[in-house]
Amino acid sequence: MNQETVGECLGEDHGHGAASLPLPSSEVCARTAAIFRALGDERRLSLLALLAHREMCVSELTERLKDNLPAISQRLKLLRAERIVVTRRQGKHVFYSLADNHVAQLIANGLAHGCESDGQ
Amino acid sequence: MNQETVGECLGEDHGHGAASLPLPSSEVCARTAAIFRALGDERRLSLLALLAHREMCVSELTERLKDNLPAISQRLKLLRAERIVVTRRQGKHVFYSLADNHVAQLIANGLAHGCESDGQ
DNA sequence: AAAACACTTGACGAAATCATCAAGTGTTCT
DNA sequence: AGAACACTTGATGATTTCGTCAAGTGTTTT
Repeated sequence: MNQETVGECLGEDHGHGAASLPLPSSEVCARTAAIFRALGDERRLSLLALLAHREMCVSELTERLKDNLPAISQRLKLLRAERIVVTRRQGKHVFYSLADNHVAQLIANGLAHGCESDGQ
Repeated sequence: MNQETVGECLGEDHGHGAASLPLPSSEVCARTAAIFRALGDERRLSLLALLAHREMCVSELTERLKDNLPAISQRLKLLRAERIVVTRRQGKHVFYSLADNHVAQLIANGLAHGCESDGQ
């Protein structure tokens, strides 16, 4: 992403009167907050950390995370509703993967920060 | 024909010899999720979008967001607890700013994604 | 010292979120 | 067609989170 895009999202004032600091539209804030909220759960994040490696079906995720399948499926449902993951059916299996590399980037950055600020 | 699919998905021994993919430690996941959770609220995010411009005291934030002061203060308290913002007292005023560039980057990236995926 | 200003905090009810489980759907195998 | 597999969904109760307001703290002004 380039700096201009970020600036527009922050609502930077490209004009010349400096008094008001514009906010992103409330739609953008709401959408962004919804994404962050979806990422803001330890178990969903573990799920996403696995999917950051490669696509996986629900059974494999269930087994790797040692949890029960409906629980995993519910979390995936929420992530799908927020368009953070996408699905692909192949035979009996449903494969999940991260929706795009922007999402992947967001998760990677978050985890990197989580690493650094851990234990402080 | 279909054995192949199952084999690729779960491995032939169905989890007793599957290669382990690295997961972040649960501490890192928990810390990261806590950060995302803190960012995952529209009003807190508006607050942070303003602080992305420059540091501000509570009164100014309150005025710009047209909300009541205790409400703003409570949100800032949560953000401070997660070390997403830091404070600096100057006379009667308490100035808030983003804790570091990494946090700023995270917010900017999130908003950029929120921009792109908005309205879809 | 007292008043005024700029916040911060504690507490409590309201609202949103989450895990769990039974029941349902879609696909493949026999 | 029926059974088995791989999920998905709806409902419900428990937990967590949030907004609100009264009361408290720290700083400056008078």
